[in-house]
Amino acid sequence: MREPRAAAPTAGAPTATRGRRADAERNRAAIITAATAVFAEHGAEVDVREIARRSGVGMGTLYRHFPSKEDLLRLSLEQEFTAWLTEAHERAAATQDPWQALSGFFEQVLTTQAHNRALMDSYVQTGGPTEACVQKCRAFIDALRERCERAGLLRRGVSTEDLLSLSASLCQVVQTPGGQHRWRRLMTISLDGLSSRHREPLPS
Amino acid sequence: MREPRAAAPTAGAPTATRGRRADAERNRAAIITAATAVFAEHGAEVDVREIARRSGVGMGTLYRHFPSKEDLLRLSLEQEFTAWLTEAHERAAATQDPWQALSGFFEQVLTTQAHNRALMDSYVQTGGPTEACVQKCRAFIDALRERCERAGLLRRGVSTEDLLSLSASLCQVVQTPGGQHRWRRLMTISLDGLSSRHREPLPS
Amino acid sequence: MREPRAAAPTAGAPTATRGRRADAERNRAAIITAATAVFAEHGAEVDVREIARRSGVGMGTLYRHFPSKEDLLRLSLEQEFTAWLTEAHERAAATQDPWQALSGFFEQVLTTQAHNRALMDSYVQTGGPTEACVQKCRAFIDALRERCERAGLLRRGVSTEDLLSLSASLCQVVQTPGGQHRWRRLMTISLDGLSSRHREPLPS
Amino acid sequence: MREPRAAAPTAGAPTATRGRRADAERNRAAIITAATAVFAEHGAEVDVREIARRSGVGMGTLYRHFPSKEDLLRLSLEQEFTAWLTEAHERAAATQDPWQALSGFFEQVLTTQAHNRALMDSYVQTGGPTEACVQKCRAFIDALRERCERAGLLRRGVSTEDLLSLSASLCQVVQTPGGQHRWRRLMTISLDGLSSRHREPLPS
DNA sequence: CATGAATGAGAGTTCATTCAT
DNA sequence: CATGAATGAACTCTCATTCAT
Repeated sequence: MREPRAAAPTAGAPTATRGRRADAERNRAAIITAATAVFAEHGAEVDVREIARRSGVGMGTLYRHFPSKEDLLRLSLEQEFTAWLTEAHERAAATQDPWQALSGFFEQVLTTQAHNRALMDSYVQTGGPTEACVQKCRAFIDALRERCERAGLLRRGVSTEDLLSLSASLCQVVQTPGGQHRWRRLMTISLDGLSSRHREPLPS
Repeated sequence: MREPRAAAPTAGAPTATRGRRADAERNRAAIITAATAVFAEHGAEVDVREIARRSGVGMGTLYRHFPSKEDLLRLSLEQEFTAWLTEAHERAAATQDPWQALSGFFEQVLTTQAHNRALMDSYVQTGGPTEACVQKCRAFIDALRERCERAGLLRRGVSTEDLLSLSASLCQVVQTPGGQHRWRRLMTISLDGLSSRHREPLPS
Repeated sequence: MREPRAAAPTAGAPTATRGRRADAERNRAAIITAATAVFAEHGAEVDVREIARRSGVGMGTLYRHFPSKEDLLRLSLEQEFTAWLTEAHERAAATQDPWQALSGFFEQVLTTQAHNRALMDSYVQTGGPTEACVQKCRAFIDALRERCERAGLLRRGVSTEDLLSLSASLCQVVQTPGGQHRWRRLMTISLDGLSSRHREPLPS
Repeated sequence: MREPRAAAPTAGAPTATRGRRADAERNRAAIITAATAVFAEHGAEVDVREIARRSGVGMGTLYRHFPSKEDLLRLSLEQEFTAWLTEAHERAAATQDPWQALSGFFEQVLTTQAHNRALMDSYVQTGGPTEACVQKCRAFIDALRERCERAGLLRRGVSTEDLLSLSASLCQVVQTPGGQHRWRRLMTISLDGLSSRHREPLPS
């Protein structure tokens, strides 16, 4: 879907060519897979060679598929982000209680992103790897917010942006030494602060 | 305070001696000032040459005063952190309402550290530039917590560590584009979640 | 020997693969060659850039092949030393007279190492570039010593270590301005002092 | 003697000036003393700052007295060398046996220079810190040689240059790890090779 | 089209020498 | 005339990117 090159060769393309393309696709996939793992473990600052090594391709192949390290990073994160958001959608759809859907989202942010340094960094800094991702995420959060709002569970005045920022801010705690055992408390606190129990208006 | 050499010349100290040292002190100060600014703007990864350029000294001078980049970074952050913590103490002492003292602290974290990338990074990652700083900060937060607790304002089970982590986590929002106008809302939400109004126990 | 990749292509190895590696090998060899020459001329303190320049490669290439200057130095010296020791073995094997074998070794030390500052420095200071080299050299000298001793030609009490030290000490003379024409005399003197003609015991 | 500036102020020079000169002399002496110690311990490559520190003067003062590190090195070594040669003269004069005078000289070279890295380096490389020193040393050795020759103790054909080179070559052994206990043996060997017992001609 | 070797601009750091005080 | 702070070129080494094979 994201890979127009993978389109099935409708005509009788020569096997050699098709083999090449298949190879290329496999390489491309291997690179993204490796990059995702490496970026997750070591963050975005990691040496590109490490990715090449892990994916089993040469530097030239890597740069043929991705014109720059940043491009590869972006694509890898986009993919991760998308998958993550997809799962978030599924979970939310499977959850009837609006508030539980919201808190489930927070939990997912903190459990999933905790193990992906580069992804988490992008989430914290800009809300996601690309503006498109951010938009989708925002839309999803907006839906969650609306569900809670309609159910009268959400504090008056809480915006989608608030929820996005709040989830991002909690992210970092997880990376903190010892944070693995503490984020749940902070999440509880923050979510409680979001409940309609609080009637004080938020500052503009 | 950090500069015994700069001790106020009580009597007519020899100009020659003082002049030399004064210049060196000015350079040292210029370096720290520049470093602080540069680290604040660009983070800890910035090129040392940029600091030398901004402070108007050569590399040798910089390294005469600070034996390594890390030393300079640490010193700059320590200074910033200490100044910040001092102000925090003063504010807290001048505030009668315990809760307002606590929220004032959060506000100060977010207003002051927001504009210093390197400082904020250290605060988020480890709680401060050095273990000593962290200890002092923790002690200060602990005092704030106790005041609120005694006054029955703080949610049961909230630890000092929780407050430290929470303040750190909120920090990052400020750096977010647009975060300058949103952190106050998140702070309110989080603080409300900390209030004794909430009787649900926190997860261990 | 050190280059399994350079193994002779017995069959029609694919040109592409071999071409690449061959080039790399050529570069590697060029670097060692240049390094050997440069170290020989200027000693171990020389700037790495000079080696890169002389070998016609960039710094990156140099560091791709040798992770540090010290590694390059060590490898270069090991190679030189090994080649030299190999030749020494051959000469000794081809020489029937034990005493001539010993004096031939001294001669070889002084003629070969004389023109390699870094190699000579290592020989003088530690007996060779690595402990392994030193051991091999010591073993070789020990064999020479035994041959002479069995033939009753060597002064009583002369140890392998004495011979090693003596050869090393003579080395430096060669580098002296004018030393090129004088070392043969010193060698003769020293060797004569080693002959069994002298029956006085050596100091412990 | 080497310090024309130390000439006694014959006229009634103002005290201030005389005090200055005295101070300057004291500084100069302190610098040489410190430099000598530092060069002896660490060799000629040592940081100039170490010398300034040890002599208790500033860098400016150091460079006022000695326009470059090399000048200071040369002067320090000259002084040491001269003192050493003076002692050598005295010893030789006090020794009746010509051969003992010669071997005493070798012994002095190896005991004295062993503890002075920079001095020894210069002795090994060029025969002394300056050409003048080398000449004086050569002259002294020549006298020793003549005494031995006249007494019929020295091998025919041994030149002054041979003796100088030989003493220099033995020097280095002392610095070798373990060399402290081995140089006496090598010295004995070499000296024995110099004795008139050997009638074979030396190579030209 | 894949390979991985080559590139070279910087990174942090040192030190002989100069110069303002 | 002393001081020691300041200078900056040079050092070893790294890494995103290019290019010959």
